[in-house]
Amino acid sequence: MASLSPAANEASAQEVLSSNLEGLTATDAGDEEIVTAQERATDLLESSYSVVVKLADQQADVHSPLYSAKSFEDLGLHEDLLKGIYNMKFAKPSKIQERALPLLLQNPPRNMIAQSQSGTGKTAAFALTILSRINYSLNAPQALVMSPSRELARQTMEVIQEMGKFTQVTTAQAIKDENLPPRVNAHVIVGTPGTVSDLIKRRVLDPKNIRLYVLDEADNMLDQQGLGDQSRSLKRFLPRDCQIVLFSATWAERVRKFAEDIAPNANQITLKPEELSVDGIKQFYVDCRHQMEGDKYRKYHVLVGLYSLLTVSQSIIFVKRRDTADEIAQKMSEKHHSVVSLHGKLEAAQRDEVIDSFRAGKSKVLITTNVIARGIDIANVNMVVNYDMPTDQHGNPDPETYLHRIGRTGRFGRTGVSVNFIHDDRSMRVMEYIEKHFGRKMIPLPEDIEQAEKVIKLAMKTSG
DNA sequence: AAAAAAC
Repeated sequence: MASLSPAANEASAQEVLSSNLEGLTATDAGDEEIVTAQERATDLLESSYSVVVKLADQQADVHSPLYSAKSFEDLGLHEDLLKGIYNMKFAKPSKIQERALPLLLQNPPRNMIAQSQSGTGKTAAFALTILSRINYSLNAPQALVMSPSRELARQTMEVIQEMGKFTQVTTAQAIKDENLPPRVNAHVIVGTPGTVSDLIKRRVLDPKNIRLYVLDEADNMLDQQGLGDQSRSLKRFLPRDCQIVLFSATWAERVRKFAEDIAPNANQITLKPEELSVDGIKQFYVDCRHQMEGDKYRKYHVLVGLYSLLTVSQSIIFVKRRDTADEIAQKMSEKHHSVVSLHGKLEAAQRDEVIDSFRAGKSKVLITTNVIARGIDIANVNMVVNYDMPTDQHGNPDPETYLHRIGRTGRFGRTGVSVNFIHDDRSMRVMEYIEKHFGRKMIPLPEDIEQAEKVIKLAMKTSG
C-alpha cells in the first residue's frame, strides 16, 4: 500500500466519472449513489484534467464559451440524439467532449486532431458528430470510420448504433468476410483499411457522398506500415471538402507530422503531459531473471504459478507473437484454466466468436497479441499481464503500446492492476525506459509467488 | 526479431 502513488485517488475519480459518462456504471448501484459519486468525481476532474486547444483559425478566441459546451443541450444536438445520449446514461459532456464537440460541429466543417485518454468518451464524440452531420434522406455512405483492428471496428459500430438508436441511421461494417450487398448504401461505414479500399475499388462502396472521414487510434493508423499507407491512400477517393477527424490517446512526436499532413489546418486538442499518467492502474513487475535459470519456460512457470493462486474476474495476457499466444493458451488449458487466445491468424468468424464469448464472461483469461491492445472495452478486466514487454520491430521500447495495453483495465472506475514479466536484462531495460517515459516507477513483486499473489490481491481490493 | 490489415 505504501508504494501506491499519492495521485491514485485523483485518477480513480476520473475513472468513476468516465464510468458514468460512458453509461457503463455498475448495474447494482442505485441512481442516487451514481449521481453523488459523479458530482464528487467532477470536482476532482475539473482541477486535475486539462487540455490544450489550438484553433486553426488564429483570430478565434479559445476561451470563448462558444468553444466549451457544459451540456449536451448547449451543442444544439437533435432531440433524437439527446434521447440516445441519455439512454446510454451520459449525464453531461466529458472534458474532451465539451471541448471537441463545438469544434467538430461548427460550420463550415473543420478538420480535427484530438488527443483523449482511453475511456473518456472519444468514440461518443465522433459518433455524435457523425450522427449530427448525416442527411437522413440520402441513402448513401456519408461517414467513414477506420479502425486498426476488426474487433475495434465491431465495438465502435455498436456504440454508433446505440447512440443513433432513436434516429433513422443505417450502418454497415467493412471488415473481412462481412456479407455486404453489391452496393452499400448505409449512412455510416465502420471498417478496416484493407477491406474499405477493396470495396471502393470494386465500386461496392461509393465514396462520393462521404463528408466525414474518422481515423480512430489515428497515430497507429498513420504510423504502422501497411495501415498507414492504406489510411493515407484512401483519402484520395474522398471529396475535397470532406471533414477529417483524427483521434487517439497517444501521439508520439514522430507521428504528428503525418497527422497534420492528412488533416491540414485542423483544430487541435492536446492533453497536457501529466494527463497521460496512469495512476489509477497499479503497475507491478515480477523479476524472473533469477528463477529456474536455464529453463526456457521459467517465465511460463511463474505465470501459471500466479494464476493457480489468483482469483481475478477477467484478465488479458499480452504476448509478442501469435504462436506464443496459442502455446500458452494450450498449456494453461491443460492445467484447467479458463483461457482463450485471440490473434490475427484466426479466421474472421473465429475471432468474432472468441471476443464475443470473452466479453460475455465465458472465459476468464484472454491471451492475445497487440491486436487487442487498443480501444477495446471489456468492463470486467481487472488485470493486464505484459508477458512480453511491448517493443517495436527493432526491439525498442514502445511506451505508446504499453499505455494502450494497460488501459484495457482500470476502466469505468473499477480496480486495475498490471503485471510486467521481466525475464532478461533486455526486458528490464525496456521496462525502465517505459518507467522514465511516464515518470512512474513500477512496483516489484516478491519473488515468493504466494507473497506476490497477496500483494496483487490487496491492490485489487483497494479502490483503483 | 512481430502484429495488424486485402483479395
